[in-house]
Amino acid sequence: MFYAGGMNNDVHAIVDEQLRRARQRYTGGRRQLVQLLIDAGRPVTIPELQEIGARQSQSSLYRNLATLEQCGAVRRLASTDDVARYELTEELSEHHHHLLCSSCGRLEDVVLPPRIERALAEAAEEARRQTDFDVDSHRFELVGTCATCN
Amino acid sequence: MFYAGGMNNDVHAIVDEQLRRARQRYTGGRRQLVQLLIDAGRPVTIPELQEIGARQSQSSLYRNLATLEQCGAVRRLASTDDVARYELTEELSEHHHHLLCSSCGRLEDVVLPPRIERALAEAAEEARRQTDFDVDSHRFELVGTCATCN
DNA sequence: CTCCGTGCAAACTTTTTGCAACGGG
DNA sequence: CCCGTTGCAAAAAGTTTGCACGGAG
Repeated sequence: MFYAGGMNNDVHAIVDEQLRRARQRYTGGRRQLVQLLIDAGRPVTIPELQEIGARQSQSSLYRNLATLEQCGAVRRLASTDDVARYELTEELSEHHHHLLCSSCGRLEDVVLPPRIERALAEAAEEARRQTDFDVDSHRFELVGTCATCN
Repeated sequence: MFYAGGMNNDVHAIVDEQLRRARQRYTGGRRQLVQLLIDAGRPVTIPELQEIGARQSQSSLYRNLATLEQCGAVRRLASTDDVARYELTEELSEHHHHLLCSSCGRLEDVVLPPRIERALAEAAEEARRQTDFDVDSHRFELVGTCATCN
């Protein structure tokens, strides 16, 4: 099965290219970070990255994630707890939205059927007309309680 | 024109009742805070509250906002910068969504027409079926660039 | 040889907390 | 009086930065 940018084998090649464009290197640490983000399948925190085996100092984690964010490979998210979470950009993953646990701040990915995505896009278009913001994307979040906090 | 809970005159009375239920007092500082949130008309940060005339110490701002959050009068939001923003809950304001400036983290309120709200509710219902999260609400955010950052 | 990337420790920002004083009911 | 509330200062939590070393090109 194919979907744009979703095949793990390709992800590293794309990130390599993205970094190259920004005149930066795809080091071992950065590669491992990208692999951990692929494996996680949801936005993860710095402590979580350390738990699942990131073998680099905390400052390198911050710096590498910032670098990957600047080159367009990673997106940084703020949740309800004040711990940043990181995920691959949609260029490297599948278009998705998030479930947010209002108790612990955990985020999970959710993929919606095309019919719903069309409705959301339509809603965004309507909303854009009502504002002087220069709107370029939208986010849809489901807020609730995760399995752990339940 | 009437809409549930939206009349400023009533807001203070409702907050008073909410605090009373939580066995806490509606002090002058808290009342001023609620009035500032009404006037702001969008989620504001602690520094912004100080700029617009909140006359209490920073620690009291944090504590009073936490108290108001616990009793259901205020909602705390995380944005892209790592500064918390506060707004009145929808019980005290109008149902709305947010515009998010990806450059500075500023949030603005936006009210969508009922037709769009129905589509969003439908999308949320569909999404809820796809997860083990106990979903109880949804958020729709328009991401873009605000007038100042433009 | 030259930089970029790294680890460590210190600095910085935002938020929380301890403590003593204040004040309304 | 009693106990919730406040201000101040210190502490805590998360993130960023300075610096010196090491390794890749």
